[in-house]
Amino acid sequence: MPETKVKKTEDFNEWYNEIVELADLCDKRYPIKGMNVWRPYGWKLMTHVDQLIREEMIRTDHQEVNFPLLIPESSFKKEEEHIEGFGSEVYWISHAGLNKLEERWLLRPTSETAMYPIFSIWIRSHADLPLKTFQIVNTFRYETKQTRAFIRVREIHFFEAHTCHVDFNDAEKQIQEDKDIAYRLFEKLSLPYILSKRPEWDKFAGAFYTISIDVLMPSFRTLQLGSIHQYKDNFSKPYEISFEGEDGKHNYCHQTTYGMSERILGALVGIHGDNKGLVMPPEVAPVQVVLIPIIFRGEEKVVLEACDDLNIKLSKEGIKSHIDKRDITPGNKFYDWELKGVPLRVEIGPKDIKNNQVVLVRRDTAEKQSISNDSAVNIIKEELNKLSKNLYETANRLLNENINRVNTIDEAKNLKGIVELPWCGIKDCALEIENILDGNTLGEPIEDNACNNSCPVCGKPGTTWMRYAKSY
RNA sequence: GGGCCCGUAGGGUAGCUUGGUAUCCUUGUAGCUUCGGGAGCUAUAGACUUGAGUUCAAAUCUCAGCGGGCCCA
Repeated sequence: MPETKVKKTEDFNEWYNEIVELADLCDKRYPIKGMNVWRPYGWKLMTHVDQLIREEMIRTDHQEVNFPLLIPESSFKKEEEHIEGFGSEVYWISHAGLNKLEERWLLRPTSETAMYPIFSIWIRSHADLPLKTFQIVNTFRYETKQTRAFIRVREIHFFEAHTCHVDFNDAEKQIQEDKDIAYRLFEKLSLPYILSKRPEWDKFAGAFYTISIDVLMPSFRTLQLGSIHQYKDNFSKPYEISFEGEDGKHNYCHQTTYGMSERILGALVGIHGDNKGLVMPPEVAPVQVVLIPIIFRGEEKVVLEACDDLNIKLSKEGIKSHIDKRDITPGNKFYDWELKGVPLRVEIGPKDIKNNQVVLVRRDTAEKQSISNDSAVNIIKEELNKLSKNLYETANRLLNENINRVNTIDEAKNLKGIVELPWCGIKDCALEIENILDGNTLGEPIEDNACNNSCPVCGKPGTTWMRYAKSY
């Protein structure tokens, strides 16, 4: 069995780079650092993920919008913390044609400052609320650190939901809905994750609080896939997003945002992939079942007809199937589709036709079975579900085995992945631990975070648990 | 922010120390035979990251840019 040159378990980072190239996801040869070309297959996977997000947005009554890429400097500068947080990583446009611009424009690093001046116009009365919008666009951040396909890039394929509410409580309900969206979405992607409330010094620039969605990669580093922010009225005041209530009084909106990015694809590649290539959960796979005709001279027609039959049956059941009719040998096709991560492969040859059966192969386990033609569709459906569950369980094992709650720094030092230590609430204690463990704070667990044990740095009673990990 | 390494056809490489004709595999194209795990034969196409310097002569030596990878903070 040919496999990647670099094994996933031996050198995850190298393996990841190799897979991204081999599977035709992106082309890193574009001559600007961190700006990669989406190749057809990579883009197809990304748009499938986007579509799952869209479905969640539609289900929860969000409206899709599309704001301009360019933001005037004056709009950007209205919220002070926000500028501080993003100022050092924005791209500026200072010239247009032959003219120097009177006011500079910037490429959105995120769209608060593009949207909120307009929200201020849109929202007049309580009847306009809640306003629930989202867009899927590219954003730009001038990363100075090492870039990595899908994981750290300078042009980011980005999902952002922005909502406005009558008060804090209604915004809090939105946060709950956001958590529910995460639950449903990541289950479809077979990606187990954890939610952490970011510490004060690490929250989104301008937010009241930030909840991060992190997954654990097989390199034992965490990857932040998304964030949910409660803004309170931090942005609505400078951007003057206010409404007239039933009582005739004017109030500022309370806002939330929800952001996710192409990192989801990075996680799908990194977490589910193996030394033969990608393994895509059926919900994302553009092709869920690939049919490989095994052609012998003189028997082309029967074999292709049998493929067509099954293909039609599968389509009727809403299963995305594809017949690979390319003029290359079957073995070649096997490797190709394995690399692309297609969940199930069906082989149909003259022998099978005689026996009224087909050969079914699972991508995740490589299990091969002959199944009767009549029950093929049902078995395929079942196997797709099993595969999806198996991916989730494997990933969940990785996460659960590598998230540990301990009381001392010495214990934490010996652990890979994510550790939870008691925290007294003092910033310097957390930073000290970051230093010693050579990791970052992820934040406090959202649930079950009560802690009475003493802080391993200062010895004062802990108030919560704090998570630390090496992260991307 | 600091340091180290690298850049040769579409992909992977040899050559660089000691300057002189660029190696092999894969891929692409055309044709015939093939097809249950990367088929065979024949023909053919394709490269020294950019700029400056040293030199009779630079893929090779020096410097800078751009790009990539790694380590430390």
